Amino acid sequence: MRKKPNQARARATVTAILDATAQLLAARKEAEVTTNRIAERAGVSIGPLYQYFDGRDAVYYALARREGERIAHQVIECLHVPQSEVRGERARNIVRLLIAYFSDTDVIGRVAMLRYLAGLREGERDDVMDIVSAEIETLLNTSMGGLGSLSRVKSYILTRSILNVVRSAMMDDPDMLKSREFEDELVLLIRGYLMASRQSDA
Amino acid sequence: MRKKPNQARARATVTAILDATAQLLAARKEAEVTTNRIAERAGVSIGPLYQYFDGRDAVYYALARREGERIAHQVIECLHVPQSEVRGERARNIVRLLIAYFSDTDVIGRVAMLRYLAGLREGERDDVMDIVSAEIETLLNTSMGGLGSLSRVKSYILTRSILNVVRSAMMDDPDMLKSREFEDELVLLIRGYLMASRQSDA
DNA sequence: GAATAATATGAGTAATCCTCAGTTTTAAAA
DNA sequence: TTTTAAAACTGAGGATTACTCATATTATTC
Repeated sequence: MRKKPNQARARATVTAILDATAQLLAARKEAEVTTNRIAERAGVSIGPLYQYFDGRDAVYYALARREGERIAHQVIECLHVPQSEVRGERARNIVRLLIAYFSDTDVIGRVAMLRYLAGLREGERDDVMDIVSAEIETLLNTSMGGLGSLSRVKSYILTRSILNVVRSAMMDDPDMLKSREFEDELVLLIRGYLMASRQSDA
Repeated sequence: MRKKPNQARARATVTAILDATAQLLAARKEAEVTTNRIAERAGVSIGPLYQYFDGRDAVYYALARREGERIAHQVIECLHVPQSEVRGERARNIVRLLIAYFSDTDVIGRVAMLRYLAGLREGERDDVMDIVSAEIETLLNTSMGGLGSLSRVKSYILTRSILNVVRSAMMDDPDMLKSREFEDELVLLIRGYLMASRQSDA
């Protein structure tokens, strides 16, 4: 972001720009979404858009980041439910959450989200996902006995593989994404990896 | 692709455009890669570019597709090595192949590849990856006893999870990508999933 | 070798991005 | 409350880029 919005009005402008972008991306093709149109729909002129963002792609990225934070918090919430209550179904709950989220393609700025997950912006680290990874790490390391500890690499692979498979399926085959089999297989992927990790430790 | 190149000269033009795009994407920032520059470097005028491609993004997509086919063939080759010769190291070989490929960021048009894997183009199916998935399916179903059969969903999850994790790591943390631990963990992800699949069948 | 089809040229137009000089709004100081 | 300064906004317009199309060139067919 080029300049930080300090006053309330400015923060509202930034929000309006992101909202407008999401609406346009849901309704129109990507090529038809222009910076001028975004500004128009946001109810501001083109100036502020370039005051707060480096360009159209930066707006996409910021939008997706906002979405990413939202879903990340939901996942973390899932993780904090005491294990005793869900008895081995925690993995399934998270998988369901992600599938539900990505099934609802119109709500999010689809293209924006894709760019974000694809990490298209050069030279920027993605700390939203890092937060989720870290949460998973600590959680599995401390509160769960018997599953072995999770290194940074392990939690990275765990989070990204699930997230990316769901994302891919959204693009390639939305029907498969919503199928029960797909859900089951993702749960299997998680459990298989965790079990294999435990075995290789011993 | 808008129009098929029939004559040899036309095919050479298409190739030149893709090569030029790859070179430019490796050397410059994405924003600096314009259609006119691509055409100039390819040694043709701007006309043919729009004769064969729908626009800049279509060129990116075609380039990435060409790369995708190349790596797919390498993976398939790996798969066809008789299992007896590699004795359980087949998964590792494929993982190594992908890591090596994505470590070499300058050779491919990085951005192009990302767009492709992210499935950014609307309404187009990705049959290159489907081919690899299908190969894995038949191979594991026929020649490998004891590992259980692989459904379409299973092979989809297997291929995409590995590929996408490697791709993500390329963007997020190239050093981790090249680490031995990362390689080991990916192998573990594959084996864990296959083992869990076998158990759940029984 | 004439006729036809396929390709290539590149100046020009339309569309988009983005800047910046000037105006309005908000917050802080007097 | 007025004054002052900083922050935010406006929007016309310059700069850039995407893309078209009338014309010219090269290849193929009969």
